[in-house]
Amino acid sequence: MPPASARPRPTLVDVASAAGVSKSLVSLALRGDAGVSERTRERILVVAERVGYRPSLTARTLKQGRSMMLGAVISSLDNPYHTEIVASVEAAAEDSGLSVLLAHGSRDRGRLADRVQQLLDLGADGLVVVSSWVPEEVLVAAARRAPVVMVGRTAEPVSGIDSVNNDDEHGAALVVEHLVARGHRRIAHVTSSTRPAGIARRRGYEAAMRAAGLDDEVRVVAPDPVALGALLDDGTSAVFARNDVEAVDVLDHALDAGLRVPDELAVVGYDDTVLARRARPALTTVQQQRDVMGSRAVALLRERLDGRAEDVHEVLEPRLVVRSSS
Amino acid sequence: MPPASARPRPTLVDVASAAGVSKSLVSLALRGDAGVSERTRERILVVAERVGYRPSLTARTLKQGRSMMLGAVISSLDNPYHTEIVASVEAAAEDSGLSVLLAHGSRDRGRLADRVQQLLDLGADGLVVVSSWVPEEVLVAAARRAPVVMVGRTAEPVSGIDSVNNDDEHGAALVVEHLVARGHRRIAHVTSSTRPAGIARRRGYEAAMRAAGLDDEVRVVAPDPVALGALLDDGTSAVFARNDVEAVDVLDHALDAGLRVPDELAVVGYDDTVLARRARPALTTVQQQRDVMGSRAVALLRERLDGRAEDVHEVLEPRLVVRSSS
DNA sequence: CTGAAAGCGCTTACAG
DNA sequence: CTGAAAGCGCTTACAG
Repeated sequence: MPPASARPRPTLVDVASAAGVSKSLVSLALRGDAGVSERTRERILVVAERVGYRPSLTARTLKQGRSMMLGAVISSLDNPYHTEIVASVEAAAEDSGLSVLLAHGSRDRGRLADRVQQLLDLGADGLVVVSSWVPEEVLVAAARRAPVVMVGRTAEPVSGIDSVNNDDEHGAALVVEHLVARGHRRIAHVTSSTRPAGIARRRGYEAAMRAAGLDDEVRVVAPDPVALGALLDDGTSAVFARNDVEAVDVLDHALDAGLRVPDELAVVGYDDTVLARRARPALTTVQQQRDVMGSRAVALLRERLDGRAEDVHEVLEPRLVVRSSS
Repeated sequence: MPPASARPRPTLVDVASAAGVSKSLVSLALRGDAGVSERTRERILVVAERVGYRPSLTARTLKQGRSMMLGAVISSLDNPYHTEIVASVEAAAEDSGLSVLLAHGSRDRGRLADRVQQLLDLGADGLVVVSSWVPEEVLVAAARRAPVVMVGRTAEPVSGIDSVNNDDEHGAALVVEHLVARGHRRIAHVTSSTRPAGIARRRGYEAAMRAAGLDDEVRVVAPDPVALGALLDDGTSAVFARNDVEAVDVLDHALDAGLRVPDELAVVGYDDTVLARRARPALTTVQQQRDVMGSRAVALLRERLDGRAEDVHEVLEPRLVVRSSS
């Protein structure tokens, strides 16, 4: 006896012959077409249920030329910022009757490029890219096959590709203004990033420091133990880290050094991931409008599918979330 | 002008006519069939490349009756234990020339069931389920369509479904033995779980305590502040938490209470996720053989696809990883 | 070494 | 209200 899994799945034809009708009628009935009598539809539904019929998405996709699936690409699974954005993309897609295929690249550019191709080969109708690591030529090639939208300041604008970002410069300014209002002057920026978002946040930090008349206090360091040690010895009273992950590093370092947070050192992050809520003390951070980002990304894709040709770049305003670390 | 994305993708026929041959020949050439002359293949490859041809996986899947894709289902994206297993499944699948479609259920049983269906509807050749939340009837129904393997003690054995687990009882015993060897007697177990793995770990804890003659010290509490507070007041010198997440909760609680870890309280987790390595102090924990779990899961699926009918349940031995928290 | 033909499981005009 | 037919883009015997 062949294994259960080898049993061929029932098709439309099976349902049709079991119900004594043509397969077209079954198709129409299953999809709720108006031209099928209520009694016939009922009968067909019952038979389909009985034989365990499930439509083949593969066949449907081939026939229709569209899959009703969106692909989502993230750099890696272990970045909560990215997975939380994916959740919002999924929610928005579901509202539009679309499903989402998730792919990740384990932080590897080549793998990321492969995943983009694979999603497209699979028939994804559009792509949400939440990673600044996908090579630009891959994005350009992808956009020739299906609409692509970049989410979260993932790279400089690429012609033909929409984007939805948060205003990193403004977010950084919110942090500096908050710390200045709390009386801090020696405010350092911790960053290891050479990615677009990191660069923008750094730029925002520097501009805000200048705007506050603190040109001389501008200090940018990497999140390594030596640099952090020097920083703490230096009289720095507040640290703005480029994201929550690095803010937690600073937090750990400060606590190890015996500093009390926020009394002796204020620490602020960016992204408002679960890390910020879980940190001890809970982290002041900058919140991006993640839900809006997901729904705008899906909306932009749908507009492209409906024929829009001009590029659209949306920028959302971030919001400061004050917790116990500052 | 229609948007770039509306441009129809080139098909085999396009390549064939551009190369002046039949589409069968193009198919054979692209797949490296031996019966195609080297010169012809070369020429066809060049043309395919030039017109930007990419084979439609949808069409291929429909024709072949198999997709060369495996589906992986996890409860949620924010559990590092699950995502790390997925990574090992992906690596193993890649070695077998298979790709992996990832789906998650946001901890929702209904959603999880939907995702299982969707992966199957999409044509997944087999399913790796890394979640104990998928309803059994859904698993049974899925197994009629394609082979399913459960990874990580996700539920009691289901007939027709293979599994690969780690020996949770033994892992728990390793922890107790380690703590006893360190001189601890009052060793409590912290758990909130009613899932199979949690239950097995608790059972292992209790058995090991008895084996060590510590019947009277057996104490099982939930990871909430009140219970933990009572525990610490109680003279408990060591805590074995059912997983790393809850161990970190204990760690935070102990540090908040001013206890030094491990001197005044030893803490041990389970799973050896990234949380354990990142914790302060770094967490002693139990490591499952994740890489082996992934490759065994894929191997079991392939055996089923090749016709194996009997169920196989594999149990792997865990290993204690001693760090600074004990 | 190469081509014509059938068919995977659907959907969708087109007839009746 | 229902059925016969064509076709989505592939792969695979079957001829030659």
